[in-house]
Amino acid sequence: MLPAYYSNYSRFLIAVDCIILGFRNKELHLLLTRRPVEPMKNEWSLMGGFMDEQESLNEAAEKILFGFTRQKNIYMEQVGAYGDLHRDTGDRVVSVAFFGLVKMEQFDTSLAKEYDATWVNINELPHMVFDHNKMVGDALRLLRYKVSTEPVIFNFFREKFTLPVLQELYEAIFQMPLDKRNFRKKLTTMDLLDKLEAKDKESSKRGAYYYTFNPDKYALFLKNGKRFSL
Amino acid sequence: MLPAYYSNYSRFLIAVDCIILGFRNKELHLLLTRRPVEPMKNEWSLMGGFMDEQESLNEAAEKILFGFTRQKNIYMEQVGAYGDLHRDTGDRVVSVAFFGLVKMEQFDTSLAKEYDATWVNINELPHMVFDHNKMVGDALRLLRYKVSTEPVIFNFFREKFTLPVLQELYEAIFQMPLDKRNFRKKLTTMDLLDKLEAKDKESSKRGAYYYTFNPDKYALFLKNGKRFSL
DNA sequence: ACAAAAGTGTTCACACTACACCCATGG
DNA sequence: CCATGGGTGTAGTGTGAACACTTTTGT
Repeated sequence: MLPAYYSNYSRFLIAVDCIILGFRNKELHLLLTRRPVEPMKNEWSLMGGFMDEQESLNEAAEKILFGFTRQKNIYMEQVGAYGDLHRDTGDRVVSVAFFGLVKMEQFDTSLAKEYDATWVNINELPHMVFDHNKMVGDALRLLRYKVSTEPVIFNFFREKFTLPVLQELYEAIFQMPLDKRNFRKKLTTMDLLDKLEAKDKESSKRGAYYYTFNPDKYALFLKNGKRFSL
Repeated sequence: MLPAYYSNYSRFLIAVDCIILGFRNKELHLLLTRRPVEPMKNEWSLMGGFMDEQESLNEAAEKILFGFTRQKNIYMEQVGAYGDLHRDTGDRVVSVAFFGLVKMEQFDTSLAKEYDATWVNINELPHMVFDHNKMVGDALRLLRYKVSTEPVIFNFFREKFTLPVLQELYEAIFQMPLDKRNFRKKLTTMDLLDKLEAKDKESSKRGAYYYTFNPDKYALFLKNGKRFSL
């Protein structure tokens, strides 16, 4: 028994496109696929799909991310809606873009074959279908903004992490080298991390201390009127 | 002759909701209306409408803005898409929010009666239908970000403006007083404005010089690796 | 012992903040 | 002549940037 008011208007296909960024070895990569259908069949494309009646936009995005990477509870953020008239040359489609950041290690290579998916270095992006290049540009800008104004980067590391790797991730996101001492000074003066006794001995002989993000400290930090910035 | 691929998926109503901010007398206001239909009939609501087959998202937003304020070529920005399952209690609707900033002086009061529209002070916002309060919060955050990192505020003044009024607009947007000398120093050191000979004699006896934003200076500014910040 | 990555302080330049008085004009 | 808003400079403080050496340990 829906109000009649709604029934006079057009309805649209809504796609969700996911900008899945992967990090490994100091490098950022983007997960791309070959578009499986016409038009533009076999051209490079983001991971996408159509929204379903029974799911919210966020749920649709999580569904797609999980389908391709088998990762859940990943930090994702909406980039925006793309609604130009002829952006999809196949039919009128409004697309909502999301981005997420995952560990490339956990990307199953058997999935890669199934979906014809490939990690492409963020500096060597090819031409993609429709307005997908614009979406990626918008997503990177948003990621840089978010990461430098909110402590969202710690969501990437499920728990503990080392400062050298944290710095490498920042450097990959901003595509610029950072000074080690300045980087660490900022973090220590904000005082949001807990230093663990354990060390990561895999990437160096000496070993780097593990840290964890402390949400309680962050709550206090905010209550004191301070604002995260990196 | 559309590809069959598209035909298997659900289609949705897409609404566009406009956060129309108005500035006058050092105060920011939001244009609100009484929702004309069930459900939630007569509750406070943003200016909204459904997207049409023949228009892009941006065009739909401009259409709504123009309909209510008779102003065109206004700086507008997309806030984002809102797609929770039951956000609109009448039917499944995905809504895309936009905001724009206009001069309240140019809002025709006859339109106000026709649409039951009212300017409400930004500090005294009522409860609105659905997720409209969230949209407004998101829009204000975005406005503050945009205005402090890009020279978009000059779009508000169609041409010339005085520094006192510019400062008042900033203060209204950020809801905080700014130091007059520091504010002007920042502007003069960036060197993006041209000082005109004419003065605005309406708001004071002495009169304030008019300025204009100079896009060429801004292009140079960017080429020198500088970044706008206020 | 040496290679390879982890960790640690200080200085300098610049940007941001706070702050008070004179100016021009209309009434 | 006075009330009202417009316009101007400086000193102090804090933040961001540049920079090099020692430590640890596995091989």
